[in-house]
Amino acid sequence: MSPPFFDAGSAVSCVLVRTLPRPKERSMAPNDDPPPAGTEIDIDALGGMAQLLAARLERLQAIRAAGIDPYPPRVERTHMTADAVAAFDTIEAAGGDEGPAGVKLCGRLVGALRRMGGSMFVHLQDQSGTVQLHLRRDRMGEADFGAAIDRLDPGDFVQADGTMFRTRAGEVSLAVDRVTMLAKSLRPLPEKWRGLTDVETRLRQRYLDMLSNESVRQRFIQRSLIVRAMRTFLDGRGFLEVETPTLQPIYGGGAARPFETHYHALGQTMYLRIADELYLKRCLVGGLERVYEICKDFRNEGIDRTHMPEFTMMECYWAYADYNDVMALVEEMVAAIALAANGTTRVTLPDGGPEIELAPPWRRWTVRDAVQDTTGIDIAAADTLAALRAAIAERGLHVAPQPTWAKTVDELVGDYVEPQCVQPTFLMDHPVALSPLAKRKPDDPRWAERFEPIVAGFELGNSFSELNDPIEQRERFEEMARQKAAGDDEQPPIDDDFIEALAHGMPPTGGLGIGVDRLVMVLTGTMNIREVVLFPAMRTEE
RNA sequence: GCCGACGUAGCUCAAUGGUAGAGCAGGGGACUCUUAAUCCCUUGGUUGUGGGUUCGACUCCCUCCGUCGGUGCCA
Repeated sequence: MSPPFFDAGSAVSCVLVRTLPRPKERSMAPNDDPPPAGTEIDIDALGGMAQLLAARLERLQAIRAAGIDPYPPRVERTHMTADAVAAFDTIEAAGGDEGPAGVKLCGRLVGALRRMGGSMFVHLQDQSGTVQLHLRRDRMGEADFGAAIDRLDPGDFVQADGTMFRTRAGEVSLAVDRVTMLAKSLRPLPEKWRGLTDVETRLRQRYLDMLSNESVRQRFIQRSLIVRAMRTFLDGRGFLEVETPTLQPIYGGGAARPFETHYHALGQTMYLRIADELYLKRCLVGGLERVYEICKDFRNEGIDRTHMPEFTMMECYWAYADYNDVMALVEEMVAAIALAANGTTRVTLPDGGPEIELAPPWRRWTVRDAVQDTTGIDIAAADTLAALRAAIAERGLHVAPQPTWAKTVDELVGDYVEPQCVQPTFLMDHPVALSPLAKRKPDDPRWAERFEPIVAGFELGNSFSELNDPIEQRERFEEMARQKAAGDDEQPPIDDDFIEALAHGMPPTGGLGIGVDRLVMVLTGTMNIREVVLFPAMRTEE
């Protein structure tokens, strides 16, 4: 780290001087005490980060000394870089070789300042892309050109005014008449060629990752397009976006350990939501027929390639629909989002991964068939824990021992079925014991009307024909409470208030939860969830 | 939680027990079509932290911190 007095601010009050030739000894040893205002700091005697900062501070002071505000409040911009290039292309196609004139671009200087005597090339980056700037002494005039050369650093935000043209090397560029400093950058940017690769720095300082790695910035733009397309799709289907509490007195709607916090005004412990399900269903009781919410859920559990304790969930509830309707909705929604965000329903996974086709229809595979197909076990026949364990042993399968038949089925699904679901699949009709909020199938009460959309081997979400029988719901909750008492600390407490809501009557409803981060992973071909989250949680550095 | 790897200049990386280096960035100079510009000169280090072994530690050992990978957990 740099000496503290160079952490922008205090050093500005010091006088930067140069004393070439340099003295042998360092005149400013690193020191915790900032120097008093007016202290002379010999730039040529500094090393490391302090040297890099001092060089930029010196230029900042030169700008101020010339009476120019290095952080002006207003700018003028006529074009994004991409639009300026397009405008030139149009003129060129019509036979012109220059223009438009009067272009004013705003953005950050990136890459090297390539100076050759009386001219300089440098690229300016804005959100739409980059354009090369060409500064020439004979075009700008001695004074302005000299000032630009003396004051600019890579990383500075500037406004560049001029005329578009094509260089002899063939690059569409801006012949600059004037450069205005918009925001002086005081710290060096990551290396221009290889960019920033250190994973820890990329995550802790994502802004550096985004500004130096184009594909990262594009991925987060893509994420925004995906979420917007999801809203557009749901809005178009008549769903109403609502907001439910993040801080809840009783967490529910899933099986997970919650984050706890204290709500001072109410003087009680609250939990960060693990799902919004139970509140959204209350909305249906209240007469809203199609609702959705896109929000952060929090589950106090492990982090890996597909799990983040703080993640984004889309849940929607559709009155008078069932899980078959919701399956159709998911197929159409994901394909529509892919088209809107990517322009295609095909996605190629990285590292030689498969190409995935997201267009409907998706495979429908019952849990019973899936387990039968992948392991040869018929879970409808092996319908007790002992029988299922025997069938597993008989086939020599290695499955982590589970306390119940249902959890053993779940284990089989995770180990043998999900890896087979690379192309989009609706894994459906789960054991009722794994689905406490789902309706039973009318023709076979062992299974629930539930499905999980699975793509690239991992769950994108979860859906069911929502259980709206308050008496059965209470029984299911009580069964969960027994499991909790038996040591399953992921089971939520009974939510009596929710049961009371159901008891007033909730229409038949199809419900859905989609892990937005995972959908973004699939649609951007990203195999690690932290790469689709802007600022993933990191342990505080000491 | 467990196992393994990693942490060196602003960035990307070398240096396997014997004086911590390179490229880029930075500083000075030359250069009016470059784009990893080029050429000459050049500054820059508490090797993550704390301890230990040794005549001598970036290197070997231990502690701690952080990150990654695997694994466990995660409707």
